[in-house]
Amino acid sequence: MTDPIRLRFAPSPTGYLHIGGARTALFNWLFARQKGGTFVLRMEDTDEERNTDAARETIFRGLDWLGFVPDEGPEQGGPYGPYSQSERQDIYVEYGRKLIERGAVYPCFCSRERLTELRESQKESRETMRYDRACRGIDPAEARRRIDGGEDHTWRLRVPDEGSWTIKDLIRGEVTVEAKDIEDIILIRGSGIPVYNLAVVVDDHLMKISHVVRGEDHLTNTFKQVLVYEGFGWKTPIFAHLPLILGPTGEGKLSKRKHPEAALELYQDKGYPVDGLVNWLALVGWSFDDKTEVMTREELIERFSLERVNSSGARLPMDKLDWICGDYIRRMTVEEVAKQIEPFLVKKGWIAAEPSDEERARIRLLAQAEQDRLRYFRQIEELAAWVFEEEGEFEPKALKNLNKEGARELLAAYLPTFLAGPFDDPAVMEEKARAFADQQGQGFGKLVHPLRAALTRKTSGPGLFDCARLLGPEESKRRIEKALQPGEGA
RNA sequence: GGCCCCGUCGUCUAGCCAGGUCCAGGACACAAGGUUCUCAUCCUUGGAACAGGGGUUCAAAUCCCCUCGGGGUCACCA
Repeated sequence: MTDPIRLRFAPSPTGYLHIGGARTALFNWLFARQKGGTFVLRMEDTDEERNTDAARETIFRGLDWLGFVPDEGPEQGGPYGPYSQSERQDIYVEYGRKLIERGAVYPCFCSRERLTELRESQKESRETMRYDRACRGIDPAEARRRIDGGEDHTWRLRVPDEGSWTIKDLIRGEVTVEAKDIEDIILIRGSGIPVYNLAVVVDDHLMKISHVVRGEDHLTNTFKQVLVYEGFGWKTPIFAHLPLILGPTGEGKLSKRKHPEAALELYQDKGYPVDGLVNWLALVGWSFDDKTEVMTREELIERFSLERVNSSGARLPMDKLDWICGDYIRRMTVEEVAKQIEPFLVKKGWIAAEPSDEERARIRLLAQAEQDRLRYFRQIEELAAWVFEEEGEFEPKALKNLNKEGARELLAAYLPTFLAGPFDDPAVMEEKARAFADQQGQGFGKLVHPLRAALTRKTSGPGLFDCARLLGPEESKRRIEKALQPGEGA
């Protein structure tokens, strides 16, 4: 009988949800779903200085958006709660006491000042920076006396003098560290409140976490925690340390401070289709095989494996995000695209918050027209400005097309044919336009380029007669007549 | 600096554990061409990498060692 599979994502609510955190959550979630296990969310919010309710909320909502809804967590509760560390202090104190009883920790009376000095001098003499274990040799009876006398003290992990520890990391294989390279870290503060490395172990154990999947930045912590597990006499979970996501130039890890793309909010705001984003994120540090890249969530769940996560850090391939999301958008129905672009159009004030039927029809046409140009939905703001803004700057190249020799004359001659429509059938309009150009002995391009300039002020965009349909007969007419005036747009 | 991790096209990666089928595959990006009223889509084609050096071996991207490079971590923070 094997233990149930239980994964956890344990962010600190110190800011927005980091994209690397989102990927950690994704891998945890994927693994849990695949194994029919449980996905737990635990807030590591014991640092009052840095934690905010807003950040907490951002994490909840970010996870919702991504669709990684926890089975157990602060919002959904569960049998091993509470799920916020700030509400578990009593538990940590209780377990800290157990560690003292078991003799796994020893009291340290060193002042912060002495510790600081120690570090400085070690730094100067370029020694390994580590606690010198000065208090480790204090006679227990004397220690007892000093504690009873009210002397300030912390409790440190008693790291064995000899030996080494090896963890079997699912991603990295075996990683070994020698006893001499592990510090006697403080586990219980002067205040009596245990520190992170104790809390995590207690939580993971009490919450029956089977696999700890987290960033590589925790790899060195892991050994300290392994010793804490030993101190309690508990079995360790299985570990897997994910490669870090690096900054755009590969220098250092992606940080919230320096890189806007570190924030999940950026992606939400730009309106990337969430399934595309998830697909892309899964591909940063993991691959299924040598060619498959586009996968649904179900396929991701089915195919994911920690063994295939690679161990080297990676930068975010932003071009690939655009490409993969463009692909997702292209495969959506027009209705879905329309639904997704609507909020952006409303925000721009281009359509009413409660669009009329006419407006809805127009949104749908727009969605249809721009679908294969979109890579994220907010892009509709730049792509569709020409539709909703009656006046605006001409693209220089568009203006040139309009000012070409004979362009305005041809346009003027064509206007009656154009106005005859039918505006609801671009194919027919095009046919008629071609016939007209033929009749005039002109190439189709001679007509089409100035017309596009007049209608859209641009040189690129949807099919010209789709543009005309989008604008409608009246607005189209107005724009052409305006463009016909010499010097217009100059 | 100590310890730990990592090092394949510009980027994300496959291949490495179980050496030969790899003069290294895919994708994105880029370039060229085709389709087209433009852009985008779509199709075709192209350039582009095993960090370096030693070994082991008939044979090394794959195994071993060294060097170099990058990253992480060294708080009474999490």
